[in-house]
Amino acid sequence: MTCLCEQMAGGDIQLAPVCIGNHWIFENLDPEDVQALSHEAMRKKLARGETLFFQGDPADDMFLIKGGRIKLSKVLENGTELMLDIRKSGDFVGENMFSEEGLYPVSAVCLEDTLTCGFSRKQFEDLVLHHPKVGLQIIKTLSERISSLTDRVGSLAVANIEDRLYRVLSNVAKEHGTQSPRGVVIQFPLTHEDLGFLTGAHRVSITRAMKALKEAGKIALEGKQLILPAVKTA
Amino acid sequence: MTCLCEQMAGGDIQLAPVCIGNHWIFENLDPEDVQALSHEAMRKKLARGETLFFQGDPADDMFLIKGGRIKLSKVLENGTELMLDIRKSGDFVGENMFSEEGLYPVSAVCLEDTLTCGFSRKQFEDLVLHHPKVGLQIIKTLSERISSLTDRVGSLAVANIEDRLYRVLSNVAKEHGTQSPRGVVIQFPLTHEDLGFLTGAHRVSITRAMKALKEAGKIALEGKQLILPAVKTA
DNA sequence: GCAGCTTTGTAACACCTGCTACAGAATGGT
DNA sequence: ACCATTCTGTAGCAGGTGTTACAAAGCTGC
Repeated sequence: MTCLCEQMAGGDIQLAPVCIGNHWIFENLDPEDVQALSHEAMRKKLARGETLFFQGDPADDMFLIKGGRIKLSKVLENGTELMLDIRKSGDFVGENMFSEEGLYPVSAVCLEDTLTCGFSRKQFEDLVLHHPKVGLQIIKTLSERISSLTDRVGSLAVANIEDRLYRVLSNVAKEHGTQSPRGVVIQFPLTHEDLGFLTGAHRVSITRAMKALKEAGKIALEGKQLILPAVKTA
Repeated sequence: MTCLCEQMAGGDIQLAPVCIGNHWIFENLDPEDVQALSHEAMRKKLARGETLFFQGDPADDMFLIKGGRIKLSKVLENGTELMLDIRKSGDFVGENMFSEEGLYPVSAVCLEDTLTCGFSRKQFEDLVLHHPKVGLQIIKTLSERISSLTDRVGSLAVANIEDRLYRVLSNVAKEHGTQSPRGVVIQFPLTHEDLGFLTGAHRVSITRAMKALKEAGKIALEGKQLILPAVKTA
């Protein structure tokens, strides 16, 4: 399938095999609907470090990630930064556009060069009204998100930093890792500071905890790649 | 409107003014659909302390709370208990029945005598397929849930227990409190242990933090009722 | 009213974590 | 290759929190 996305990506971004035409959320759509959606979708290409939207911006769009990786983070009242999630190709970001609040509660920053397809709330609402099955798929997506957030809340409640870090790493590995003979490998770099934002812990404490996890054999470092022997991809 | 619920409540449970017939999520339904839904809904009456479903049970139903209050809590691997949310009349519980996982990630325990209407996943799916607008409403509900969970994650990431506790209390007050001249009043009892589960902190630390908050004038205690002067109901 | 339970309050202590500071390693751009 | 910047590792100290223990207060049922 040739797609506008592929033209825009320009070779340097590795595209996911999913696009509007074959993303599971849009299955059961007629070809002409796909055509229309594809035509309307606002594509954006962002470099690593660029921001798709800021916490507090009006939440009017939801984005499908065609390629790349995006982190969702939030600055709390006391000034500390917290990373809520990392999304990858094929995932949506901005699913809170349906909520009453009307503002994104988090910022979306690209961890890699990224290509997104944006859809407005109105587009989605029309789509759901004409294709109830798409509604069900979105419901499923949101439900999935709720499950993972519930899990995230659990992670942050673990008092011990070492355990908390390991939980976070396991989740990242399950979501983003690739299976290898020695365990799951996390392919992209996460600095100790990043991990600090993910766990809600101080950078130095992460360094300490990483050392402990290594010595306990729960994680291994091979070059830049982090390996979790006891984890399996989802 | 007379409703089966009212017959079942039997006077000792104060019912919310919402039921299937007039809950916002079902608006735009034809009378016969409402009739059918109302007929199919599985009603349950539970006493304080009883459990609607356990963490790990197959998540096949979603419940509308007609009267009472339900806490959602979760036991982590290390054995600590964590309370994720408190739901009240008019709220749904079990919204994760739509997710892949298939199991409730939390337990639902009644904080008061409670009456619920249960709907199966199939009922809801059929409903959405025939009434896309209901699909949109559910999407909105789930989105709301995502927002509040995002907020919850933020709360747990606050390092300082005093601040964390105040955040939690504010949220509870906004969700469940009633406005009074001196501030928002939380009407139902929450023991320090409960607050410990909500904040992920030790019981004794809660006692310490409560003392500090009282002395700082951020909360006040009148009999059993907790008052937050600086908060307004949602 | 009394007994038994739950809840709250207080104290002392150990330990984990945050914080600050600094040095070496690694990275990235020119 | 070089410099600037970012990242990682280590150390010491202060402070907050978990932990344990115990006593007082409050509630419930008999």
